[in-house]
Amino acid sequence: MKTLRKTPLKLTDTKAESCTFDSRMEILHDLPFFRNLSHEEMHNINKVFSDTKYDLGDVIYREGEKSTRLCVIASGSVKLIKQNLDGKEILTDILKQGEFFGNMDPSGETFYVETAIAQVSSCIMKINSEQFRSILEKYPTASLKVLDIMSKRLKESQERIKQLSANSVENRIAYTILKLGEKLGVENDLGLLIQIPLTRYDIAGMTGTTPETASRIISKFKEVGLIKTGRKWTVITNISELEKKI
Amino acid sequence: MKTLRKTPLKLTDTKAESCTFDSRMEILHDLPFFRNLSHEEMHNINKVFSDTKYDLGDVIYREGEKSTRLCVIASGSVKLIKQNLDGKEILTDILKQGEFFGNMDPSGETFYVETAIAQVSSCIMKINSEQFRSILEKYPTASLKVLDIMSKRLKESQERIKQLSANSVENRIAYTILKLGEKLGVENDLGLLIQIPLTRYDIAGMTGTTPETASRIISKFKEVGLIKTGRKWTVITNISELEKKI
DNA sequence: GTTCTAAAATGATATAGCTTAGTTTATTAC
DNA sequence: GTAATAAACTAAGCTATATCATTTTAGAAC
Repeated sequence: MKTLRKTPLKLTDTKAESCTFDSRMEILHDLPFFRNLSHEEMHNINKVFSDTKYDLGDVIYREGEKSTRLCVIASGSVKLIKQNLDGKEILTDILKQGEFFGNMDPSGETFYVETAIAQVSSCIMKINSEQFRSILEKYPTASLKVLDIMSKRLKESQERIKQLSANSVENRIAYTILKLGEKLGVENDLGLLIQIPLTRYDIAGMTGTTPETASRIISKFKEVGLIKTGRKWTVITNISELEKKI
Repeated sequence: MKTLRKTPLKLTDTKAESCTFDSRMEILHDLPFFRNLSHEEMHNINKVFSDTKYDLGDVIYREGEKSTRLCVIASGSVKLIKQNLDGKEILTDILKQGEFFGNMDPSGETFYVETAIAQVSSCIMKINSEQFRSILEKYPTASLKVLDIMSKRLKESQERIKQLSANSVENRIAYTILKLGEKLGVENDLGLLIQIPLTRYDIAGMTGTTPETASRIISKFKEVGLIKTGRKWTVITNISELEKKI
């Protein structure tokens, strides 16, 4: 194997960033559902949010706990996982700065349907369901936006079902890497760099296979020059060829 | 095999029912998102809906077409399917009277992500996206309800991903039959009767397997007395034991 | 009732991907 | 720099499920 060994590529230092009121303001302002609000309204909404710092691996909430809040990533990244009866982990989603998760449906008593874990040191802003609900009631366009996002997520989720029901593991892994590239990738001289700690375990959990099989297929992709990987990074070197694998 | 042969069980006659203004009114009134509106408001909303009759197998809309309307089942039942590149069909959902489908997200230009087919003769009420949007803007609680339903569907969809990623075909088929029973089942003297034309093909499409494998597993369930089936019906005779198969 | 036909069941064989176990490598801590 | 260690990789047998081919059956039409 003639993989280029030394490609650490400026690894993100996992120092937790603080959430200043101003940085929070900026994040909130970029959230789709608050985009059309005035500065003053935003300021009031900001005050309703609290924030918490989490280190790598910290659990933000656990599947099955009573779901009381909507969370927004002010900095860092978060992975959502579900656990099977026999302990197998399914990675539902990987979220980055500005994305939200947790309890999005503000009516009635519900429970978290997945576990949220900080994938790097992260700062998470939170708002409780009632407060979120009252914001939505106050700003009807905001709830249309939320609807919009939910429907997008539903689509993605159904796309994944389609993948799982009808495609081979190779297809699914190619698709998953491409999706991650699309979402988290940064262009650099080698290609599209995905710079998160993404273990074979994670990939197996996202594609419904075992780490071994994931590993094998990724090795194959590496051999034919589609991607390059190290411990905490992946580069897609040939997007168009990888797309043909779907 | 000593299956009880003659169990036609009052098959639904597939004659299309008409949608009178009054019956529509009743259906609309039961929709979660309009539940709290006054009679007069409901009356106005009803006037915005149009309706169309479909026979068994008729296509209501096709995946990829521009999505312009929200549909509500006034009578009958509808199945939603997606097609894979190699022609394999994924059955996304089976909907019954009072449920809605189509374009739920009222912002911008979108395309239907699945094909909707009448599973029996059905009457479908439709409203276009702009009209739906304006109703949602007018009644903020309505959009919270829509949000509620979307989030429920998202959960179901994620549950299915979990199933597909980590469980055996047997698990998945047991789960699917139970879910269908929950949703469409009617108690009768034999057990919980699911009275829709549900082919092995459909079940395979819902569980990500082949019709042959689905058939084999269903035969096994029949042998051990968990279910009984005929061409257009299924009865769950032993729910608790079937649940153990998940 | 008898006949007809699409759906379902079954059988035989092939294979993708899982499992288990052991080896190698990249990154971190020293 | 070197050592320690968790992640990644590899190999080989095994099993669940797919595939292809054929028979049987339920329900509809006559």
